[in-house]
Amino acid sequence: MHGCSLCADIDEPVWQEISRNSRVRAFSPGDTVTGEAEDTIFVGFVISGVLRLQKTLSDGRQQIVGLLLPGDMFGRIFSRTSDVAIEAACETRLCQLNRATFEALLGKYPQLERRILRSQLERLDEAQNWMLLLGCQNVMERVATFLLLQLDRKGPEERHGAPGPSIIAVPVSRTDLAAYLGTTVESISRAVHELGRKGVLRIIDSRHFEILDSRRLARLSGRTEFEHDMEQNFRRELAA
Amino acid sequence: MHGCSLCADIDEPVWQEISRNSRVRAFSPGDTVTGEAEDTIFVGFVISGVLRLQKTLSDGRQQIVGLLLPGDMFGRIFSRTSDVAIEAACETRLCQLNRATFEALLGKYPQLERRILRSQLERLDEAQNWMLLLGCQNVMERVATFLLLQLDRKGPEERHGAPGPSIIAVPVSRTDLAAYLGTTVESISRAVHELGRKGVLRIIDSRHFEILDSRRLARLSGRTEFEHDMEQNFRRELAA
DNA sequence: CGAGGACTTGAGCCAGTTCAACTCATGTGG
DNA sequence: CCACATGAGTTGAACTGGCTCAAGTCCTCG
Repeated sequence: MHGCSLCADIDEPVWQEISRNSRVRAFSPGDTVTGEAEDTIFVGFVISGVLRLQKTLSDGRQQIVGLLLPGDMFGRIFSRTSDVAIEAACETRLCQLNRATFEALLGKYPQLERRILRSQLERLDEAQNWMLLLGCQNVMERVATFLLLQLDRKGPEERHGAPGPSIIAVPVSRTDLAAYLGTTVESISRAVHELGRKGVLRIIDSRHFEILDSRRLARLSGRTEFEHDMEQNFRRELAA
Repeated sequence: MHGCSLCADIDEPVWQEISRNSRVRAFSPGDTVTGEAEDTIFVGFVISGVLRLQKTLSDGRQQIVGLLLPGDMFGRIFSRTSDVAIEAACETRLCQLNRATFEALLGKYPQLERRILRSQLERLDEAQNWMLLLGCQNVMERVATFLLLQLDRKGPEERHGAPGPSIIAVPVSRTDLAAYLGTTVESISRAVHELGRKGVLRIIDSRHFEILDSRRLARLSGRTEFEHDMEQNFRRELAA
């Protein structure tokens, strides 16, 4: 769903009409784009940077329910409030347009509405995936799953060619990662360093890792899907 | 989103065309409607009973990522597989139709597609809500949140009239509830009986509770939204 | 160079899981 | 109609993964 998912696949005239009605805005780390329980006036797309979608309990505990990367859409359409706060996780540039304007465009271009429906369906899949992670997996499995998802994200292009050095760039701080994985910075730190000790990965710095043994990582994740994937990759490498 | 959400709001001719292409099928508790990672051939609506959407880890741990009640739609459109299994949680009757047929109807009736988009957006909201529950809340808070959601579900009709006796019917077994709340049957049992001891609710039987103190329950849930709601209800009762 | 923030590491503690025993309701077959 | 098996739910007791708290290190920036 990432990598300019929405921009692609949309006809030029539609895209131009979106551009005409939008403006680019910049946000610094921690800036609020939309507050929780606040009216959604704008929708838009991430140009560069990372947005975090988060929800808060009455005593301040927070859960990140999604990270938006360049190309992803943000903002709740057809509803005034969505009960998620949107904040910049780093220096971020957005293309923003009026919600009502965008909803009107949806009615005008069925192709656009179809595209939005598809992307929402993918978001729901991701959310359900994350429920499995939060509800069933222990910290090590959560970290392993997250790393494999990051690997998958840059995957498609590189996967077809040589496997090459699998270097992961974590797009957010440890604090945000903890809120995303439903755990603490300390537990994540311990898990990552244990993976380093075991030789599953090499720690370049706190935000960059080189995956040395993706099969082992897949087994540690407890996720059937990754275990199958990595097994296939392994066979392919052996054959080559 | 429940209570024949999709059936309502759809024009008669569209509804007739759906009916013409669908058939009713019955499932017994534990029956599989669609397996995990299995091709989605059918989509449809729940007529009566309860469906559970669940995901499984390689060692068998399961998370229920959604419960579908009468009126809810099931089946992943625009994608062959969705990686969630759909099973009957009790005696359940479905109205089922071919996925391709339904997708064709979506193109033919923009009104229907709009309706589906809206319902998917609501599902995503629910999913994000559940991520907060699974990621941040302790067992007592999860149980309280679940009970309040059940109360809300039957709420709208009764809320406007007299508050009346607030009796909750839990639609699933303890085992399913545990898999939904990301905990164990034992922990749920302890939480419910503690609520009974505290006088927050009266246990009628293991699936029926009468809520005696919804304000207290709201405070125990840690959810700002419920705390506000219940506070308002309380004031309204005092005024009356 | 000093302050502050991000990350790591260690140690103790506790919520919730696990395991096991029990109750209770339901259904089945002799 | 009763004996018995079966499954769902409850309760108790022990164990433990991960949280909390505290003390570091390291890096960045004014």
